[in-house]
This record gives sequence, C-alpha cells and structure tokens, in this order.
Amino acid sequence: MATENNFFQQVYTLVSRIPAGKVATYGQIAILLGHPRAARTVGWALHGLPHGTDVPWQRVINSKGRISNYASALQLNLQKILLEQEGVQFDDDDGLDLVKYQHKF
DNA sequence: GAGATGACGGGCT
DNA sequence: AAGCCCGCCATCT
Repeated sequence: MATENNFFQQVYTLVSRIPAGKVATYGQIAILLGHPRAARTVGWALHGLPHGTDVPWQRVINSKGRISNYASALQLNLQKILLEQEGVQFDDDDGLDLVKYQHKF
C-alpha cells in the first residue's frame, strides 16, 4: 500500500499543475521528478487514482501524443472527451500536437 | 527479500 | 510502416 508521501504523491502534485488545454507526457513527468526513466512508474501512479479525484489525469499522455490508456477503453474515450472540452484538438489518428499542447513547467 | 506488475519509451525487426 | 522486444523504476504480492 502506498504511504502518504511518496513518488505517487509527487506525480499527483505535478500533474495538478498542468493547466487546462495543455498536456504532458509520462516521460516528461518522470524527468521533472528526477527520474528520467521512470515513465512507467508515472503511469502506475495515475492508475491508482480514484474516479472523483481532483488530479487532471487526462492531461497526461504518452510520448507520441496519444492516449495510452489502452487498459480501459471506456476511460480512454472519456479522457479524449475531457481534453477536447479543454480545447485540445485530436487529428484523424486520435493523436494531438505535442509541440502545440505540451505544457512547459 | 525476490518475483511480478504496469496509463511508458525507445530501438530494432 | 506497424509491431515486437527489451530496459527502466517504484510499488505490490
């Protein structure tokens, strides 16, 4: 079980700083936390988030500018909807323009 | 303490 | 070009 102050909490805090209409990649989050190769762990952290969380998990995507949440097709769709509502536009490939939307911390 | 897990990433086939 | 494979790292069983 996760302790109160851990890597996960750091991920949540960082993700919470992403403004609406912007996104960040798992790898980017990991680098910012001082663990350049811990992208997987970042994904794991968001994996444990409850539904009604205040953490904007939808703004975290993979390095290709796509939603990686392939473990849950339902939430994958939700994530896309949420981002679109924030002004993020997806192309025909379900991808978004990282150069345009990636948030610089 | 050792092995398995996972919302990833990058390289190779 | 699309897909498979291996490596990373903190957490879980």
